[in-house]
Amino acid sequence: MTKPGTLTEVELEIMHVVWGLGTATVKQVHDVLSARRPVAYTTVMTMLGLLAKKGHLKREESGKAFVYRPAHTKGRVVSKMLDDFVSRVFHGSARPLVLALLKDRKISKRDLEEIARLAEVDE
Amino acid sequence: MTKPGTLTEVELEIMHVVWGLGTATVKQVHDVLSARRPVAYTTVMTMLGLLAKKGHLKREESGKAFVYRPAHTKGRVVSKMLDDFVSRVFHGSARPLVLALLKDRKISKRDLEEIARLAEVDE
DNA sequence: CATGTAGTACTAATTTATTAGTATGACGAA
DNA sequence: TTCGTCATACTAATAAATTAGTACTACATG
Repeated sequence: MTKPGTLTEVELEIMHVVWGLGTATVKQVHDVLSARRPVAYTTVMTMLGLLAKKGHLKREESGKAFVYRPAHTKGRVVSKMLDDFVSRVFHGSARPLVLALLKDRKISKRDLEEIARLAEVDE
Repeated sequence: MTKPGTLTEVELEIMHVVWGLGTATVKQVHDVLSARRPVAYTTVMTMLGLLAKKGHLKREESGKAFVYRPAHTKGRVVSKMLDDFVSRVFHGSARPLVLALLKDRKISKRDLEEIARLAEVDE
């Protein structure tokens, strides 16, 4: 198991699918995933079970199959991962990160201005 | 081995040390690292060797011991990791990332404005 | 010269992550 | 009722990442 809160690559991939669907069965997730790359049904099952065990998904019995739903919002999990990333890669400072995004043209001056404008409200 | 370009947690930790020192021997890295947490000398050696094999470090013989130096700048590697992170976690869009930073108070409106101002030059 | 320190190469143990197999059951349709 | 599909639990194989041991050499110094 990983340290709580952070998701590994495949775990995250699957969480994104479940967040997208809102609620999902193994079959549904498998359908989405196998459209992208070959993956066994049981592999998906294992991962969903693991994510449930780790507390990232809640599972409810519904008819024959289990239905999984996210235990936390995408925003919350993504925030946590971002936080983690900023401390690991940028020693905790977000500024150089944003500077890097700008430098690499991942974001524009205008985007930044626009985002800054959104901050007005709660300052 | 990991996919080229991206560094695992421990690899990154060690790269940060080497970037900090500019150039480093196993002993130097071990000294820095073991001040933080217990780690065997040979573990550090293995990691430096691995990073050299992966192309992240260049090693030169200098007297008795090897001297390692980064093969790429921190900026370049960090950019690559950021790029990777943005695609894995944010499906490639940097905007929601910056929004999340703002929301979580990792960065302020003023920071953003200031960074946007820096972009003037090359627009 | 014996001993400790610093170094290497090579190997291996351990842990974590990923992928998937096997055995089994329920159920609808031919 | 038999076959295929969808489902589960349990188990296991494989791969990737992390940590460290063992054996050995060179060298300074008491």
